[in-house]
Amino acid sequence: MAYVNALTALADPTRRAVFERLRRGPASVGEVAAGLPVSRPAVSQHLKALKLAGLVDGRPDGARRVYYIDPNGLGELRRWLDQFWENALEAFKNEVEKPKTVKRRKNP
Amino acid sequence: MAYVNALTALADPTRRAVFERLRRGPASVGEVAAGLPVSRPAVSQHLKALKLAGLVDGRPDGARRVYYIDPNGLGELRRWLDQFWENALEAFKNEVEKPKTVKRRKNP
DNA sequence: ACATTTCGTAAGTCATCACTTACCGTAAGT
DNA sequence: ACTTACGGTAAGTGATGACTTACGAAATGT
Repeated sequence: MAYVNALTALADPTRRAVFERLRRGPASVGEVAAGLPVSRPAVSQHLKALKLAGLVDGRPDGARRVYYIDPNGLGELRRWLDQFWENALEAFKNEVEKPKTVKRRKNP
Repeated sequence: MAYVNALTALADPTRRAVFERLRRGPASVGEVAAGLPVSRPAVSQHLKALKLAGLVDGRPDGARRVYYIDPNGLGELRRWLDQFWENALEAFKNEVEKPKTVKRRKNP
């Protein structure tokens, strides 16, 4: 069920920007906030949501706190998506292969 | 950039329910709405968003309209996620392999 | 031609949530 | 001990968006 959190977390543009910033390596809250047009508390709240979704994790570094990407949440999301993917491909094939076979109402 | 639409589309619970309903095969708007606790227009609006994201498509069937899952949007989302995945794994390895190598402030 | 079914859109309402400022706790430097 | 730097949380505000009802358009059946 955690893929739901990951999905909703990554839906927000700012939160996605935070996540993509961390993709270039670990960073502190202030460092992340410095590259974004929002305040530092906003970033802190976003990181909390991302952590809850298993998308990031953080370790203390003195008074600072360094965050980095956690593959767990990403993995769950990937599995959910893959499971969907196979199903969708097969269903789509059935759809495009017989577009004329759909039930007609009159003049059969 | 279409993965953004797919992400925001799948973030909503009801819209995800619509999408997962279509996973069990094509269905009309009314059929989808019958299995959900929301009105038919709501489902129609959700299908519009899903279509815009490339996640579903629809074909007319008389007065009805049958919707089915479109792999395109799902594929874009998958690619974006995969591209993230490799990066995240490597970065995470670097993180957990040297947790003691982080810069200490005093008493080095 | 008329009634019925099915769907999409418009307009309005309500809740959710992203953001801000203010404040407090904690860690390190002097 | 005091000051400075860094983060997390609380409280309040504004905007986005998900839902409803009402209406109109298009296709089928009698």
